[in-house]
Amino acid sequence: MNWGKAMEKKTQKHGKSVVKMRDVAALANVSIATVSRYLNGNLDRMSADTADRVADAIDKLNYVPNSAARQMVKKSSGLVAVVAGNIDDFFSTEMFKGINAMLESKGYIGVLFDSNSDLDREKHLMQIVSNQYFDGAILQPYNTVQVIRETIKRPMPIVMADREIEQSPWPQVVTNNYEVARQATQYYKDKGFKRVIMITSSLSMAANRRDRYYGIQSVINNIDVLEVSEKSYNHKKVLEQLTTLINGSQEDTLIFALKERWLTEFIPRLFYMGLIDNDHVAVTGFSDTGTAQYIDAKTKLIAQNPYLIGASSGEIMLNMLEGKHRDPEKIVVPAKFG
Amino acid sequence: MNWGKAMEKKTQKHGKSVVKMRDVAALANVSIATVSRYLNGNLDRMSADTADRVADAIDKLNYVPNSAARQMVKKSSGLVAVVAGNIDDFFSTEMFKGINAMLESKGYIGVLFDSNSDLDREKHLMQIVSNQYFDGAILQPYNTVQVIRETIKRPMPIVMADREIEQSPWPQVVTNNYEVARQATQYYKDKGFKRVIMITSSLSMAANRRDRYYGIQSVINNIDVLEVSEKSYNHKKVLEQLTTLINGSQEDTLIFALKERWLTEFIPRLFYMGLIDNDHVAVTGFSDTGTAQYIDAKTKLIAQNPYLIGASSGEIMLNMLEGKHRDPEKIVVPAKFG
DNA sequence: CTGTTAGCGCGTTCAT
DNA sequence: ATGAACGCGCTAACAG
Repeated sequence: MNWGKAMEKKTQKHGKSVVKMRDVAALANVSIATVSRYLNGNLDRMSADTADRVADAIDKLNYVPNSAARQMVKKSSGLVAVVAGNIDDFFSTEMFKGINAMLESKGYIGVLFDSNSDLDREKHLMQIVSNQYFDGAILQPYNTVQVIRETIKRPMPIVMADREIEQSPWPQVVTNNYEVARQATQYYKDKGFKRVIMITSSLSMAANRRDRYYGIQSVINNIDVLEVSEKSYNHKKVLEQLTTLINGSQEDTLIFALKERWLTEFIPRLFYMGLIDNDHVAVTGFSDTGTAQYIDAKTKLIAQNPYLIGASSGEIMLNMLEGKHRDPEKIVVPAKFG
Repeated sequence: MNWGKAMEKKTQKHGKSVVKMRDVAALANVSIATVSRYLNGNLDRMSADTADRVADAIDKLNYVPNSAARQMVKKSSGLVAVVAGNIDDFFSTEMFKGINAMLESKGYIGVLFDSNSDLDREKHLMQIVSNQYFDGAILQPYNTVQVIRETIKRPMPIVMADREIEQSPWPQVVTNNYEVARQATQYYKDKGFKRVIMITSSLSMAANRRDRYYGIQSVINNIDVLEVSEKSYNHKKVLEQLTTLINGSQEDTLIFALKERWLTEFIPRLFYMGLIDNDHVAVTGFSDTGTAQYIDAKTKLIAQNPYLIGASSGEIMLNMLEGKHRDPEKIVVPAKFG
């Protein structure tokens, strides 16, 4: 029997490498403790010479530490899970960038999961996050507090981003949806607009959208709601509906898109068709990317600050990770109209 | 000295819970081996009764397995790292969705990292991916093969997505950038267009853009290139440049955007200004989200299929994970014009 | 400055 | 059908 290759232990499932700390130690003529110290930056606890030898050995053997083993004893992976609502949204991805900017300043790193606007999938992801070795989780969830509690069984630092929840047991970072919608609407009301056509996805889903609706309503309650399905819709039909709605009243009308996508997909055509004149018919809406601002120079929009929301969430997470326990406070990152 | 709380062992860095397999075993009156079997689905190796007792105990204690310990012995985490070029791009996020669709069918799960179009950051992320316990990595990299090799020291399955590289040691999944750009250009040439204004980010960055350029050039070589900075640019100035370029020639001109963003940000205005008539001045370009198709009914665009590219990458990864070693083949997922 | 050693929590033979 | 015991690779006392 050939024991040569057969005996070769594998440290990775894929690959031939076996090299572990003891190999490095052997080659460098030191104990594994010394190697460990070197790896963890305790260079003051060894002579420069040994350090060099260890470094050489590591390099020569192409040694890479086994993170699972390290995590098991350190009880930390340095990884923070971020579960976003839908990564196709600029809001989510930009928030993630903000989160990472903060986390990385302290050596942590965020990894992104995509719940794809699906309640069950989100729950599934939270389970995985709970089962894997993440030091914390930043959530932008659709599920309720109760479901989240039941799903994430392991005690771990949690921050809720972009979701306002009553009685949240975790800190949350949110936007002033109600206020800014109100402010924008007021601006147009002052200019004589008396009616709103609101374009939105299904209202039931997110509390955010509901807040925006209430914000508008608190100023102008003559609102026509046009619901468009996120998944699939007939572009032409929506345009017709919009046209009909616009022409259906003598009042000066404000078209209010709760999501940037509706702005970029429908509004340019309305401009082109001459239906929007900024005088009797104007447009506004939430616009995170800034793309929509180029539709027309006179259009004023609402810009959220997903990056800052992420950064704030990341900062709170860092505090929790470092044991400075914070209360489940609520931080409001205001959106801006103008 | 108070040994009460002080002696409490913690299994998580944050949280009071200590419950581990032996606790479950104790409560269920079985050995930890049995619990382990239960957890790993070896239900045929125990009586239904014991299984129930174990299940109860797990539930009662709210036990969650320590994934680090499990990974250490199983040499697998079930996690696949995806390093995307820029998650603000629909292409990247949609590709990620495609990847996950495949991976999840076999119980794996993809996690997303964002290199933010930054070479150094990408390298840093690859290091992390290499050091952490991921079963494989799907890369959409800007770095060269050599850098990647040096950075990811640990032998692990790797797939290159959306990046065409000569002599790649890893399988790759790409788009027919050259061909489809050529095809689109040909279409307009046949209609009498003799000149192209190409809008792009910096050409040097990605091979993809270069291929597109060559594709156009192979049909029409009268090309004016307008470079726009991804990070920041003056919208008004770009519009002026475009206007000047358009008016700078008597030839029928095709405006060709290498990226959807330039389509949605500049073209609607040009339409509105009457500069585009689809007759002497037409527009085309790469458009992944489909948003741009509503700019004008007559506009024909190029649609890539990031989801499918992701799915293919995921499938290849699965094969590699299951040991069916594939050659570093190249799969082409064609983009469509029309 | 450096080495020895006892765990970390779980999977897995090998017995029974 | 079930348990005892070893080992995965590394860190952190402790010892010297």
